[in-house]
Amino acid sequence: MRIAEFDREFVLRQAMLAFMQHGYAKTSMQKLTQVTALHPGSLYAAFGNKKGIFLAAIEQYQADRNQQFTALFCQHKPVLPSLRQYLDSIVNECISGDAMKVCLLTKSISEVEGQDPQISHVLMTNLNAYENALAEQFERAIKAGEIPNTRTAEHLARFLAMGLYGLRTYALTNRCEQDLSQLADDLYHAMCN
Amino acid sequence: MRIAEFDREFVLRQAMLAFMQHGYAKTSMQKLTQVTALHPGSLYAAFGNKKGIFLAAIEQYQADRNQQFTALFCQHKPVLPSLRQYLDSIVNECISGDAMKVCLLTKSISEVEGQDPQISHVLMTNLNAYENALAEQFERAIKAGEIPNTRTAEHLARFLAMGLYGLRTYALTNRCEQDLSQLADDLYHAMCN
DNA sequence: CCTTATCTTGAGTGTACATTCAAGATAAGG
DNA sequence: CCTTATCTTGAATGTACACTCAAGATAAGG
Repeated sequence: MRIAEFDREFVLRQAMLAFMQHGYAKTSMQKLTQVTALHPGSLYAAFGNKKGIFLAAIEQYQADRNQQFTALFCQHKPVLPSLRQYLDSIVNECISGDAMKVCLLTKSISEVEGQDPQISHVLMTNLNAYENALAEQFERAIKAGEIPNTRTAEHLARFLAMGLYGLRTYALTNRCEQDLSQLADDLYHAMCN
Repeated sequence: MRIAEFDREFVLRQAMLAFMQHGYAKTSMQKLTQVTALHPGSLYAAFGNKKGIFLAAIEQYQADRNQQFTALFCQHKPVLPSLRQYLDSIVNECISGDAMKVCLLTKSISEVEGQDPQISHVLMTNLNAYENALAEQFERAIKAGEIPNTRTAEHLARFLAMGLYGLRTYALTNRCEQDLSQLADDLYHAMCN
C-alpha cells in the first residue's frame, strides 16, 4: 500500500558508474548506499544482495548501450559513416577520464572470470549479443556494397570487437588522443578492405 | 646470521599465478600463504605487505616474459616467423584455460586503475616497455625489408599491442580455437602490408 | 480518518580480511 | 659449543565488509 520512492533507473545508473569506476569487489555496499542515496535495507529489499544490484546494473548498462547503438546505426542510413562516428565516440570516452572510459562488461568479465559462473555467463551472453549486433551492421554494409564481401560479417564483427576491447585497454596505458584516434582509424580501415 | 629458507622465484611465481587467477583484491593473504607455503610473518618480513608482494610478483612476471620474448625474437633471425610463432603461443595460452590465459599487467591495470597510483604507474611503465620491445622488432623488420615502411615501427607496435590486449579479452567471451586463430591471423596480416 | 500493507531507516551482527608480534627455531661467527 | 642475529611460526588484533532486522514512516483502500 506504499510505492517505492526511489527512481530505479537513477539508482542502477549510479551503481553502474560505481562498478565501472571501482570494480565489483571494491565497490562496497557503503559506497553503493552513498551513490544511490538509499539505505542498505532499501537496496537489499529491492535487489536481494550486492550481486543482485550488480546484475541489475549490468542490465541497465546493456539497455543504455543498446539504445545508443541502435540510434546511431539507424537502419536506413549507410553503415560506414555510423561506424566512423561510433569509433570516434569510443575514443572520446577513452580520453574523457571518467567512468565511461571503461566497458562495464569487459572490465567485469576480466575481474570475475572463474569466480562466479552466473555473473560470467550473463557477461558473456551480453558481449556475444554485442558482437552479433556488430555483425548485423556488417551484413547490411556488405549487402549495400559499402564493404567488399571478402570476409564474412561475423568475421568482421569478431575482429572489430577484439579491436575495441583492445582499444579500451590500450587507452589505460596511453591517453594520447592522437595515438588513440590513429588506432581507431586503423581499425576503421581494417574493416573497409 | 641465518639465511632465508624459501626460494624467492618460486614464491613470486606462485603469487603471480594467484594474482592472475583471482585478481589483486580477491587474492587474500591467506591464499598467498597457501600457494607460497610461507607463513604470514615470513611474507611480511620479505615483502612488507600485500602490495609489496604484488609489486614483486609483477617484476617477476615481467622478467619471465622478457626472457621468453628475447629468446623468441632473436636478433639474427627474421622477425615475421617469430611474430607468427608469438601470436600462436598467445592463442594457445588463451585456450589453455589456466592462469596464463590472462596478462597480469593488463588484467591488473584494468582492476586497480584509479585506486593506487603507484601500482598503476608500475603497470603502465611495464606495458610501455612491452610496446617499445615490439617497436624494436618492427624497426628491425622494416630495415630488413620484411615489412613495407608505409607505417612507422611505433605505429605498428601500438596497433599490435592493442590487438593483443583485445585478443586476450575477446578470448574470455569466446574460446573457439578456430576463431581465435583467425583473429591472430588477421592481426598478423594487418602488420605485413 | 483509520487501517494495514509496504517501504524506509540505521544501528547491529557475524565474518573475513590485512597486518602484527612475541615466542620458538636455526645457522653463522667466535 | 655458545652466542646472537635472523628467520619462522601462528595465534591475536583491529578494521571493513556484506548483510539483517525491528522499529518508525508513509500512502493507498475503505
